Amino acid sequence: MFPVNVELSPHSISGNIGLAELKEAGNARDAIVEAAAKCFMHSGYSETSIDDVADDLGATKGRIYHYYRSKAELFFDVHRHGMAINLNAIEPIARGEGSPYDRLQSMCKAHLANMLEHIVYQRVVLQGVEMHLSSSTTPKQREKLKLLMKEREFYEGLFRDVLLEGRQNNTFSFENPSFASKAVLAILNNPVLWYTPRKTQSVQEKNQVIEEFSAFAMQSVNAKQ
Amino acid sequence: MFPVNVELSPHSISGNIGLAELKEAGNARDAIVEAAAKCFMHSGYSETSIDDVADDLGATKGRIYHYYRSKAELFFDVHRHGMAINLNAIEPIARGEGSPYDRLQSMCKAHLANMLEHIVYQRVVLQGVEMHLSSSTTPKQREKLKLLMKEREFYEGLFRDVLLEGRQNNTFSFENPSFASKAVLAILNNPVLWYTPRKTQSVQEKNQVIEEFSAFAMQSVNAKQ
DNA sequence: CGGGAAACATACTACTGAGTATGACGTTGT
DNA sequence: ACAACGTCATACTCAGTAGTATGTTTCCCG
Repeated sequence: MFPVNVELSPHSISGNIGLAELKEAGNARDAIVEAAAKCFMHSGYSETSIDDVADDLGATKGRIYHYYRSKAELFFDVHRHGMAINLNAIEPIARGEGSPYDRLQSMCKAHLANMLEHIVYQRVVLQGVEMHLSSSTTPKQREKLKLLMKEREFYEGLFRDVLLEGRQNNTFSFENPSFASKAVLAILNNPVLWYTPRKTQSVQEKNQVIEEFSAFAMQSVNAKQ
Repeated sequence: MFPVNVELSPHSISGNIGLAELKEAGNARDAIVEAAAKCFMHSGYSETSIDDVADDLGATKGRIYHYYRSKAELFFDVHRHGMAINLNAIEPIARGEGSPYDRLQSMCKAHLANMLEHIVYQRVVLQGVEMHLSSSTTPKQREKLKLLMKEREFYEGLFRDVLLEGRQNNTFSFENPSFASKAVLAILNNPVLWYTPRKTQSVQEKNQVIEEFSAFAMQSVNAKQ
């Protein structure tokens, strides 16, 4: 991650260093997404104004509307960002080698690690679920929201598949696979609702949360090695 | 328990407020609360206007502002309503007779039954949590929000106490009691995010959800009879 | 029966905030 | 050197909505 906090000061001196970096990776958008994530996490979607995000950037509306057509699109992009983080971490594990037990455990721990590390994005993802429940926004944007939920369901499917595979070995036991994956993710997502990173002992704390909540998740489906 | 007591409203004595409120306090407020709950669930807090609630009532703003000083207070009342439903159902069980195992299981099933039955209110309660994360509203109303969270924590404490009691017998096993109660409630609350009541087989469906998710919750803390 | 208070409806105000139109500034290509 | 484009800032518009001020009806109580 790049904590690039571009101070304003539109002097374009220094030849190309700053600008080159900005342009190359499309970092202008990324900076916006990051600021938006921070604001959305802090104040929620509706309570966050575009001006708030702009302030956080040290810029104005113009900058944001130059890259995003609407507030909703910005939110969607933040959401996608968060989901991408999760998918990149979990999908390789889910499709990798190892027993269902080992894989599920790895997935749980990786997911929890993501929650605690990228909590800013993850809370936005949760807000996406809230938004889904609400009958939100315009008719056309509901399509995009549907797509985000598809992603989410795909992600849940990764867990469901491992669970199903493990049920064959009697590694796990449950009735409804869909319910089981929902229960597991409910536990794994819970920490984002209350966890706030502290400077001191941050690592210890995190490990404790990861260990315990992955244990809860595994036990909830009656995992046996 | 400490039923928080909101100062406006011409009634509301200091004692226990449970069902008495429903009867005595007149249907006017209750009708408003119910309509508000419906709207808040459907569109979320910020997306719901007072006029929306009024429309649902077949009335106008005047009616609502006659009983509630602000939109936030209305929300708080809906939240309290939801919490009261839960407390009335669970507290007797938590403080009642029986083994920790039996009590926790009863609590889980009762909580789930409440979720599915009063889903309108329960989703609003969840929004309350979201609001808590956000730095919301005016400085004075944050106090009330704090009180709601106190209620919520009290509720969580009921689960925590039973869990602690059961850990002594090796009925349950976990490290951090606070984490354990959060994990259990995370599972129990999950169905409100996706459950939508259907007319047909509604009873069958509900029972299935209740049975499975209470099982997940019990297993998550390694419950053994 | 009349006066007053509760229970609303109606008609405002005031303000926030999303989205736009346009201009300013720099960069790049030729 | 100039034209064209990308990248923003500034200054607007305008719709939605929380809250208020005031009128109107109904009901109760002496």
